[in-house]
Amino acid sequence: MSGGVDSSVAALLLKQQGHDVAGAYMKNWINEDNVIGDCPWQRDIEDARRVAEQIGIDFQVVNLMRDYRERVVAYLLDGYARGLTPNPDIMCNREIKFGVFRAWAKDHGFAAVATGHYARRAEPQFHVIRENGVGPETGFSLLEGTDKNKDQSYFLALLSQAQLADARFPIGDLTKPELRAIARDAGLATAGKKDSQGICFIGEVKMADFLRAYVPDAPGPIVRASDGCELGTHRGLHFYTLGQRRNIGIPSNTDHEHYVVVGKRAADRALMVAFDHPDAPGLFQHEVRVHSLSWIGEPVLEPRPLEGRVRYRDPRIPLEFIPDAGRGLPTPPSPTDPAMAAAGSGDPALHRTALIRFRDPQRGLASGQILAFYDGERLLGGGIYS
RNA sequence: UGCCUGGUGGUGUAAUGGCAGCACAGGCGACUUUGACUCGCCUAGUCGUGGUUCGAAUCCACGCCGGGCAG
Repeated sequence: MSGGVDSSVAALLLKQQGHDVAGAYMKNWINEDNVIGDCPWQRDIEDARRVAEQIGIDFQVVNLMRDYRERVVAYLLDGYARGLTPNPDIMCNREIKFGVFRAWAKDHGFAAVATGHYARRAEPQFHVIRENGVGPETGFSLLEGTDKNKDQSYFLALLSQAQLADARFPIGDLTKPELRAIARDAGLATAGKKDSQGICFIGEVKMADFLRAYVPDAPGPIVRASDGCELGTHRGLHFYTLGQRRNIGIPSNTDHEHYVVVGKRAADRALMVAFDHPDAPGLFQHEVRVHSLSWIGEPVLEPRPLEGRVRYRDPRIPLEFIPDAGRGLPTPPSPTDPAMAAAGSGDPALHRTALIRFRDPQRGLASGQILAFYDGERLLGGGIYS
């Protein structure tokens, strides 16, 4: 229970369904030095505790700060230091909520972990022969939330079958308005609370502010990709990502044109920019490579058309999935990446990489971000852009 | 030193005697459990001093600054 409405209602529904349920707040980050922003986490704990009281369930705060720092914050900072654009929330789900916390819950006698995600876990289906001949369908499926405007399945793209087996998403078949109504009718303390945003658990802190506090400045030139002309300087490549327009600070001097980031050059820490055109080098990609492939069900081992969600809240789009030949292909990035390390254990298929061919070129696919694979509204898995 | 030419928000530019506008940049906000994108709102300017005029970015004089030609 995060102290928001969604997890509040999730707890309420479980209780109403007769489950033996307890509430827990995962304390993962507290802005120790008050470096950035205030401390809304205290308020969140109070809210979560009040809701638990209202519902009539036990409540406790579970301290996972060390794990969060090691598995998410380290991944985040290391990723940016390497010029990537990490996705901390996806990693938080895999490593913390359904990782460390799931283990904690199991240790304490709980059968499953429920969250306030807008996603659905489907019961095992009858055996289904899939068109690529992979075999019978087994295990649980992860479906998009019923509320397509709030669907959060994307953030669960790197979960494993084992993790999904222990996961429950009580609000996955509700729409946000329905959920608000339930919270209001039940008189929950969080019924009218504004949705949270920002980095999971770190609070409503802008990423730039967070990075400013934890990553030293590393200035470099801003270079126009088309002719190599140096247009200015920047304070650090970690403040930018592919396709970004804001904060470059270079006027275009051309009507209705603006510069966007089209790349980062490690050699001299140059920020490569170009006008925001479909043909700008590197801005749009018709093909992209992904690594650290993760599958919720059967891995896809043969070329096959799939749907993909390129980023959160984007529509699913058609693509051709072309796995690289050779089992157990080592993953390119360094083993210091927690994402890699975690993927390193178990199924060798997780090591695999693939080539993705989009039907339509996609904009701003930054290395380190996640591509989620779908078959209709069923989430199949995900991979990390190389 | 003489002549020519130009000077408008942070940047590039419109307005040729009649409400200084646009674009980009910047700020704030909306959207959003990641990074982005997007959308809305806003800040900010006539090189200076005088003069002509009901009225000056616009015309005149001088000055300052930047280009060019002449030397």
